Amino acid sequence: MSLDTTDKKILAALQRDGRMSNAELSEQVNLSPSACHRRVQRLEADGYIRNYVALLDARKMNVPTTVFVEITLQGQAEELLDAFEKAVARIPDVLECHLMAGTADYILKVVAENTEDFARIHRQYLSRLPGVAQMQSSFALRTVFKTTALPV
Amino acid sequence: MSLDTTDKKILAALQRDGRMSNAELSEQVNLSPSACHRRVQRLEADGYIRNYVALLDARKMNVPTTVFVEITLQGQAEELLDAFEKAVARIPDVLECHLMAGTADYILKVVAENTEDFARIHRQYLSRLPGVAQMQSSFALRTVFKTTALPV
DNA sequence: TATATATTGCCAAAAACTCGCAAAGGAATT
DNA sequence: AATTCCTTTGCGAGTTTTTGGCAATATATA
Repeated sequence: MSLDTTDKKILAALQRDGRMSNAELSEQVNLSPSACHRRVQRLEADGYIRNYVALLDARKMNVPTTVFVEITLQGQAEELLDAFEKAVARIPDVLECHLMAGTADYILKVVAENTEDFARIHRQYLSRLPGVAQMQSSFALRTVFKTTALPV
Repeated sequence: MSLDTTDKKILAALQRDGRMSNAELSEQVNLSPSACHRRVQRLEADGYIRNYVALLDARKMNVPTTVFVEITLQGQAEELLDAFEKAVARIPDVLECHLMAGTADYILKVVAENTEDFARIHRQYLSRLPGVAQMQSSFALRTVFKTTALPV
């Protein structure tokens, strides 16, 4: 049920390169290809590896701007939260939505082409979200770094 | 230099499943395997696809807690920012670091096992970051959703 | 020590990748 | 409208990779 050193090496390697061939991976972790393959299958089946994805370049894809949006709702009724969350989930420019501690606050991570494009997103989507009492947007000038790799 | 409909379908598919076989991908976008493969190679070479990674389950990996940390530095001198950024980049629990507009603020996205573990991270790393004037941590109660897929 | 379980390495079949090459499709020019 | 040029496509073959069975080894438990 828990992860030994080899498992952690495998997870670290696949977090760096999810398309590494099993042959190369097995070399990096000092296992035969088949043994390594069985471990990867187990890590997938047990849910440690959720999925594999391609990460795109935000600049190339014309969404170099990240905006963090803090939202306060009008109340904490469960239906209010549900309605809000369902509506937020439909906005393609919103990459993350976190329910925050303290007052009923959400933080959204939004990507946009530029400030003007964010104005469109705001007008088209954010301003129409149900139950919102307050909304404050903070623009990122520059993403210093960003990784999807969890510490192992 | 720009992306046609087929390119966008490929990128959308690979953002969902980065290990999809080229054969299956080619079916989804109505191309022959070889033509599809050439397009993927071009998208990689042109930098649209940055890399492929495995996404791990944060709960399974024992880091279910996300914390957003807002940091104000003591000044805006370039050396100050550089030193800060270099030091932050070495902390494995920090997944993202954004330089924010307005006053010289940073936002960090940190993952931890729980609040106690965050206390360790704070003590061990965050409190030792150079040039920090102020630091405010906000805990996420729940991640409503999270995706790495940029809008295409 | 003896037994049971899990993990490993080897091997072969099946699947997938990768490249060269000729044909098809579009755009621009005459 | 025809020709030329350039890009993209589909086909096919050689190579690589994946995948599962099987016996042997290693690990854990009693």
